[in-house]
Amino acid sequence: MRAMARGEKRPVTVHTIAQHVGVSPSAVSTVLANRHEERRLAPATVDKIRKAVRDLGYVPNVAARRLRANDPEVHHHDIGILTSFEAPLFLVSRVLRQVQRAADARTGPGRRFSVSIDMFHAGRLREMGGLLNASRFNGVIITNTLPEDDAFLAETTLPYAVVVVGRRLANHCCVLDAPGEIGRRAAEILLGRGARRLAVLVPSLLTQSTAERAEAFVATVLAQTGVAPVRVVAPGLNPVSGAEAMRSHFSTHRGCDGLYAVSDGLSLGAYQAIKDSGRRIPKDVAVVGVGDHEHADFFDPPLTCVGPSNDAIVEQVVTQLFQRMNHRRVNPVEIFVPPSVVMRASA
Amino acid sequence: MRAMARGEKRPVTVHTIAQHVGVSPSAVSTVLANRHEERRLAPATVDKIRKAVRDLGYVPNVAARRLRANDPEVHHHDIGILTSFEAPLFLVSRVLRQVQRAADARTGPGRRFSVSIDMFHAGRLREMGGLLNASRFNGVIITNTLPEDDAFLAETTLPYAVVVVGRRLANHCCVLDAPGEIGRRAAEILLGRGARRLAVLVPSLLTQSTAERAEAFVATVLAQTGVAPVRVVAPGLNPVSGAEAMRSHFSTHRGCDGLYAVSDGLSLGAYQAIKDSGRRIPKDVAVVGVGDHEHADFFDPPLTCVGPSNDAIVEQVVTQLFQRMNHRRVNPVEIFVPPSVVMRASA
DNA sequence: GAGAAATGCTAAATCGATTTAGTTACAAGC
DNA sequence: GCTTGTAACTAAATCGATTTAGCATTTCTC
Repeated sequence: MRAMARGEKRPVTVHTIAQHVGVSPSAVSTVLANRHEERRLAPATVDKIRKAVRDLGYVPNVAARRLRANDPEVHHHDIGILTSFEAPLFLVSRVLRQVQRAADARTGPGRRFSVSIDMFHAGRLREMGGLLNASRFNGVIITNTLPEDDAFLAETTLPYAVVVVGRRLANHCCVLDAPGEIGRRAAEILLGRGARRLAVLVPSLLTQSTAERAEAFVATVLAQTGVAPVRVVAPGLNPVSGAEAMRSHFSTHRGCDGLYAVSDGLSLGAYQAIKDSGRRIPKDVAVVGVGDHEHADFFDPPLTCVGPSNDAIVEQVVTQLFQRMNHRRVNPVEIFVPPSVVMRASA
Repeated sequence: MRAMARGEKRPVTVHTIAQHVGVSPSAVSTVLANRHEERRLAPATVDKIRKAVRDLGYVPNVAARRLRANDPEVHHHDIGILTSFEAPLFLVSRVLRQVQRAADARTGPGRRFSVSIDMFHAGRLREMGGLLNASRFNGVIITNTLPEDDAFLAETTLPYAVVVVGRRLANHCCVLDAPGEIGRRAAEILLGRGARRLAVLVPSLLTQSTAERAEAFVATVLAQTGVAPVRVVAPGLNPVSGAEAMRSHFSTHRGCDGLYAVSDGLSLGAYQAIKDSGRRIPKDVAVVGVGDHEHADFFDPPLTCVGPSNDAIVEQVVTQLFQRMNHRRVNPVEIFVPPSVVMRASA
């Protein structure tokens, strides 16, 4: 019997179960909702239905339930925040909080919102179900995409509200930091405090935004000193990768005296490698991060950051999203937000 | 005209729009899906429909769309991870990853999964829409609840798969660390290295699990030394709160030489306060955290942690969830997981 | 033994959007 | 004048679960 649950090919609905047991769908539904007592179904029938539910491997269709449970007095808005698994969740949760705040402010008797974070495998956004036929969300915020995902988005126009964060795509509403600004400011800070042997710490898999930051940094340093900074490549985005990459940097080079890391996870690893090598921050090596770690201000020493101004970006994102969900705006736009510079003790 | 969008009282569906414009719902649907060219709708009609959609403030019903788009060959499972806004996300993301892995392994031609994180305002889980009538999820993992949420759950039995993490509730499947163990082990570690003036750092709003850890810690210290540890209360869970609380502790007491912080955000703040006061870790003050921060191993010095064994908990949670979604298990259970002890440099 | 009450179930409508298989009106072609 | 073609639409079925009103039986009451 149990084996059937594995081998089922055809859909199992309340109707299937009803047929199997020899009752009506109403009876099945009653049992599924645990209302068989108040509706006086015979205990034997209840048991038979329960058994069939188990044996046939029934999975309720939530869409059908929700449609049925629909209250026609309220409009329900489903908002999705789509991000890849590999992303730092802290930023995503900032977005969520702000979206939720905006949603709460707009919630009323005839209007409800639900906001959820949905993750996709990096580079496989296109496989996410319900995106294309608009059957999952009324509006989405897409972030932390890989180039494959960007390519997918570039050739797709979705028939509902979409805001893309941190990427430039001609056919979408995009909110991102002003191109080139971040890398340039980071370079200026390090050069400004006298560092001359500069390095940039990047992950091996670059996104549109990390690539651009690194590029602008390199270009600025090259323009101002005539020497390109060393490019230190870490296998991943986490501190372990950052520490590893920096240790190998120190063992093969004389070692930099100014470092820009395109993610704070990498900075944190770099901190350890720098301190372990006997160098001090910022005296021997000045470090600039980007501010994508929740507690960059509690690193030791607190991390100077030049990165996207997250609050400003999220504010724009939320505004755009709600305007688009209200059909107040439809055309693609690019919105540039100036970078955020937070001077702390590390540079 | 625009004003109508604000004032609408009744539902706006494709049918409403059709009536308003004087066409059939089919025409409206065609325009909404941007398929009016291939289906040869007159441009003037398209414009009229578009205008009505805007003016009436139409919001598509995603449940209806999804039901219609349903492929009867596949069973779709919606899994929700429910957490409060205020919680550290690192744990949630671990849960998500593991659930996704389990889901990916079970995905096949007739079976698809989607996993999303949904947040509720702490203490207001009961207000989350669709929870009670099972119209949102096929299964949920609930975590980071406040006592109000626990009370709600204790009196509610949901008609689908539910796993509660880190709380004890008689009517649910609960996975959590063995009660009392964590606080006891933390105390033993600090006492074992000779610390005698102990303190426990807690947030002002305690959850079931943080309260229990603190209590067991106090009880163990009291039993072994005859003196209860000082209770340092921080306003929140973040480093700023932790630092503030510890600074005030150092200014009014002689100061502890062993500290247990019930969340790593607090530990990070405590680190700063301890170092700023000229004390060294662990020589002057030994610190034990819980391991709920992604990078506790990159704190300076790396944080010794006694806390729930997250991997083990998540593994149990995922197993239970899928068993329950398959109707292979239905009864409430309590599953205790032994604590994880990671000795690093801070104690 | 007639009527009332309880028991145990079912038929059919409903939620909102989409799509398939038409239908109607009008112009073009012979 | 009749067929053919095309432009511009519509009617109705459909997705799956739930619920309301109602229909048979059986049991109870006097």
